[in-house]
Amino acid sequence: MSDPACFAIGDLARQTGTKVNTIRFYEEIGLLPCPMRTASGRRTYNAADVRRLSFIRHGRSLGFSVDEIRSLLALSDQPERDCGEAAAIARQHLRDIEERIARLQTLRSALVGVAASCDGGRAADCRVIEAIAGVALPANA
Amino acid sequence: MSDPACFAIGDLARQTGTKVNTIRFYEEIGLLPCPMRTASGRRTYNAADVRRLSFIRHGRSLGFSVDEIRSLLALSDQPERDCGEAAAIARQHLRDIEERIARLQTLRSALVGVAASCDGGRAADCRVIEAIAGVALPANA
DNA sequence: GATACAATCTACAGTAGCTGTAGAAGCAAG
DNA sequence: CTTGCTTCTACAGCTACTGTAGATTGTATC
Repeated sequence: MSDPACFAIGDLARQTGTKVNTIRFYEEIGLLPCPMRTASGRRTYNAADVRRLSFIRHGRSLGFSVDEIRSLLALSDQPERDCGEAAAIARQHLRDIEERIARLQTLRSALVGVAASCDGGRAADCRVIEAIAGVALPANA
Repeated sequence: MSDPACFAIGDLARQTGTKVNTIRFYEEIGLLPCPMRTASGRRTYNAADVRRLSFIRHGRSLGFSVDEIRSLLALSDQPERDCGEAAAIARQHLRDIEERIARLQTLRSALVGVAASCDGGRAADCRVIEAIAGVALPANA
C-alpha cells in the first residue's frame, strides 16, 4: 500500500532488469513466491524479492537451468538441510564452466586478432570463419 | 550409395555429436543444404557436411544465434564478398564474450573455494548460494 | 468531478531452438 | 523370410521466455 518498503511489479522489473511478463512467469512456475496483493489485486514486492530475482537472473545468464536454480533456491529456503546437494549441483557445473571459459578464450583471442586486420578484405581470407571452424575442429588445425 | 566418402545421417550425427532430428531441423531452416538422396530417399552426407555441421554446433555452443551463424555461413559460401560483415558480427560478440568470461571466472573461483569446505555443512553456511548471489549482486558485497 | 494516460491485471498465442513420438518403409544379418 | 535397426515424414511437446488483447486501476491534470 503506502508501505515505503513495498513496491509494484514494474519497480521490481526495473531494479532487476527483468521484464514484467517474465516476473509473472517466474511466479507461475514457482521460482518466485506468490506475492502479497493490494486491495485491487496488484502484486507488491520487497527487497527480498529483488535479491531472489537477481539470483535467478544471474543464475540463468550463467547457464543454470530453471530446475537447478529451483533446487538452489529450495536449499536456501530451507537452510537446515545438508548443503552437499548444493555443492553437487555446483560441481556439476564447474567442469562445464571451465570448458566454456577455455573455448570462449580461444574464440576471444581469434576475434581480437581478426578485428584489426579483417576490414576490407575478402571473406575467403577472413579469419573469423576460420577461427570459429578452428575452435570447432581443433583436430583439423 | 556405395561411395566410401558418402554416409548416412546417423553417421553424421555420431561424428558431430548431433541428434538426427537436429540435423533434419538444420536442413529445414536452411543451415545445412538439402543433401543428395539414395534411390530410396535416404540422405547422404560427406566430409564437407561434417565440417559445416561442426561449425554450426560450435557456433551455437558459443552463444551465436542461428541467424548469426547463417550469415557467417553465407559469407563463407560466397567468399568473394567483403568480410567486414563477418568482422562486425564477430565484434558484436566480443564484448559479450569478455563479460561472460569474467562472470564465469568469478563464479568458478567461488565454486572452487566452496567445493572442499562445503560438504556436510548446513545450507545456511553454504557459500555456493552466497557466491551466485554475490555474482548477481556485486553492489551488495 | 471528468478526463486522459500509464501501469497493472488475466489469459493466451507466438518465438527460438531444439527433442521426442508415431507409423510406415528400407535394409542387413541370420 | 523374419527380426531388428535405421531412416523417412509429419507433427506434437519442451524450455524459457516474449508479446498482445482487452479490461481494470491509479494518478495527474483540467
